[in-house]
This record gives sequence, structure tokens and C-alpha cells, in this order.
Amino acid sequence: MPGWAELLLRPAPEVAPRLLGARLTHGGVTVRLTEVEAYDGTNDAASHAYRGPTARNDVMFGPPGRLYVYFSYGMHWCANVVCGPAGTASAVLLRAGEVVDGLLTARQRRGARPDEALARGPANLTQALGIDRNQDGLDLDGLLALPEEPVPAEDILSGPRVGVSLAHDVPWRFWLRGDRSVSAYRRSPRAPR
DNA sequence: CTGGGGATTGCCT
DNA sequence: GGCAATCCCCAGC
Repeated sequence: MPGWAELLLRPAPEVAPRLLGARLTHGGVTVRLTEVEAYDGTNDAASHAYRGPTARNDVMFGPPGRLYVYFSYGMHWCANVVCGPAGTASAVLLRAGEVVDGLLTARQRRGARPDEALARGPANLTQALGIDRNQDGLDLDGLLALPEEPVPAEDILSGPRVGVSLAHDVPWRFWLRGDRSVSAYRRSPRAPR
């Protein structure tokens, strides 16, 4: 049984900050997660599961510990860790990470750019890891490892989610204070100012 | 560093 | 038919 089994039964807003510092391995690359967002199932107007099960969000309603991968803006893939018991549809969007293994592979996939930008942004992170539609529903047992030492609470910051015009009152984006791999796109383009 | 605009396709209304 | 949990490039300061 994976070490995260119990944690991932909790709803996404509880799980998300505790995934910071966790390591995710796929396609010969390992990232240390530095930025995540919670989407809280059918109660959350910004969640893909808000209107109930569809062909796209099917994996979200399944058991926790799987990857929910969706296609965005006609050209990008983004990945979530499904949490909450089967039948609920909570998920944590992986927004950024630091490449800690497989640097050469990640550079090949992403092209020449500063190392801290290789997995900065949800679609860049999946590209660095070689994740696309083929990994929708992937079981993360053996691929996801929680941090050995919990990240100190004072190193975790939170704020409104990125690119979401709804529910700006909930601070469900979490990131590691001062980490250079954290996405620069911190404001919603449609957010009222 | 900041802001604007285009690319491109699957999903839901 | 409209829009989307985005990224990259370019112009301007």
C-alpha cells in the first residue's frame, strides 16, 4: 500500500499543500512539486466535475491516487492527482515542479531554457515528464512519493487559483515560498481587479 | 519586467 | 458555436 493512500482519501483542499515537496516520476524524469491547486469535486464551480460525470472527467470520480489528465486550449496537457474516495471527484492540479532527476531528458523535451523553467506551469510540467492523454487514469503507486520530512507550514504560501474566473474567494493555490520554479502566471486574466 | 495577442481542438451548452 | 484549470513571442517601458 502506497504511503500516500490515507492522505489521498482527504478532499483536495487538504491534500494539496501536503503534496508540495513530493516527488513525481514519469518518463525518465523526476520533479519535486512546488506549486499545486485544489479542485473540490462537484461542490466547486471551477472544477471539471462540477456538472457531474462526463467522458472527460470520468477518472476524477474513480479511486484516489490516479492521474487525471485533460487537454487544454487546443494544445496542452495538464495533470491532476485524484483524491477523495471513489464516487467523489476531488483533484489536485500539478502546476509546477523542480526537475531533480532526468535533467537531460527534460531539457530535450522542453528545449533550451533555464532549468528552473523546465516544469514551470501545468502544461510545461506534463511535457517535461512526458505525460499526455495516454497517462489519463495512470495509477501513481510507485511513481508519487511524499516528502520524507513535512514541509514547514511557514514555507507554504497560498492564494487564488490561476486562470479561474470563478471562486476567487478560496485560496486553493499553494506554492513553496521563494521557489524559482513557481509559475509566474499568478493572476487570473479574467479576475476582476 | 509587464502586457497583449495568436495558436488550436475537444468538450459542453 | 463558444470557450477553455495555457504558453510563447514580441513590443514597449
